[in-house]
Amino acid sequence: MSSSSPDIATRGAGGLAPSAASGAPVEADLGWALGVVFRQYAKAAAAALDGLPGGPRGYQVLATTNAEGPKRQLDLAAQLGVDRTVMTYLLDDLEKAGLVQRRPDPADRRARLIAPTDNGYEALCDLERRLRATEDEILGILDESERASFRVLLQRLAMKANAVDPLHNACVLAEADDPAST
Amino acid sequence: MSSSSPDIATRGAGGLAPSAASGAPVEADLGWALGVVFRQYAKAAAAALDGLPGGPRGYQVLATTNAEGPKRQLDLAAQLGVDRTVMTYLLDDLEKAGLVQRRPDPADRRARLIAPTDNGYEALCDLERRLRATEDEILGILDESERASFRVLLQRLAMKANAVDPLHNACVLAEADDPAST
DNA sequence: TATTGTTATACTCTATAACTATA
DNA sequence: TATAGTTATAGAGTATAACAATA
Repeated sequence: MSSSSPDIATRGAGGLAPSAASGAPVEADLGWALGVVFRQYAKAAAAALDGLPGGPRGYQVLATTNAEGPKRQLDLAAQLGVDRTVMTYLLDDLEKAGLVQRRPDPADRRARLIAPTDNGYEALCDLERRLRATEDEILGILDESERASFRVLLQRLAMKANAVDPLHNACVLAEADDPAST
Repeated sequence: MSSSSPDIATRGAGGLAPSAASGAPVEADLGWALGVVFRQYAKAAAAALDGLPGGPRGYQVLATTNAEGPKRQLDLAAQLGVDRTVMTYLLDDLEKAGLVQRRPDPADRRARLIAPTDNGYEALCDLERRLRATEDEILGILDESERASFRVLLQRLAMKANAVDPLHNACVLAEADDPAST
């Protein structure tokens, strides 16, 4: 037993066929590639968002409240897929930085409506510019048509994934009733 | 990213989502799609690897040592992009589960060579089957030629990303000397 | 009694440093 | 002195539970 590993004759294995017990390297794996690209993007995005309280999440709060209007903390937390307690800390930091404000909800005195301040809006515009640059950097080696193809395919996969597990949503607003879940 | 497995599963810090100051639609955001698909895969993979010590990382250890032969802990850690201390804990669990074994390196009495046991090899075969099913599930809505295109494009992006930041590597064997980093 | 938001606590993962045994 | 591996400790991030105010 021990020396297990069988002959490692065949390697290479194009981009498909993840198999490994047969000797194929890990990088032929979809998961591996997905992880590498994702982490690369996450790292670049974090750098582009440096200084923003909460990093990527801070951006999400700014972008969402700006695009969809003032939102209650709980709804915002649900949309972003984070716990409400996390949202409290996140908003504390963003508010301290003068990027968002908490206003009382006229319809429910328990709730607070979150909205970006003028400074928050300006910061958002700048952040979006940086993020677009980050995307171009990631897709750098692909030519125009390839980028388009990749975006379309990825988009379709994302829409599908989102439909299966509507957790990290950003547009599902109305359909509040959704029995299917984890 | 994360339940029982960090690496791939990590939540938070990930893909951004909404966009808006300029009015661009959410679906056009690369980060959002990347994050959704990645997390979907991570979640499915974690489920497929349920019970395996270390989750995705445990799988990587098994796959890599099986495909490339016995490796020293430090080299393995560098390839997988994890700290050597993490590797110690990970191998402790995998060894306890009887999936890998630590053998003394004849060439250096300080080092230990990691290799999968027969049980580890069998487990790997089963895990790969499950991961392939997971991939098919993720790519479900794409037809054959689309899947091929997506894999190829993603692979190219991953190779590029890996070249820029050779951290989570899995194939760089010969060019062991690579001081360049962050 | 249920819900919004806050706070306090515990748990997980990771990062740093110190230690041993070899080189 | 430097390196392979181990161990211990501290930190960030997250989840859980309890609390006050309101519905």
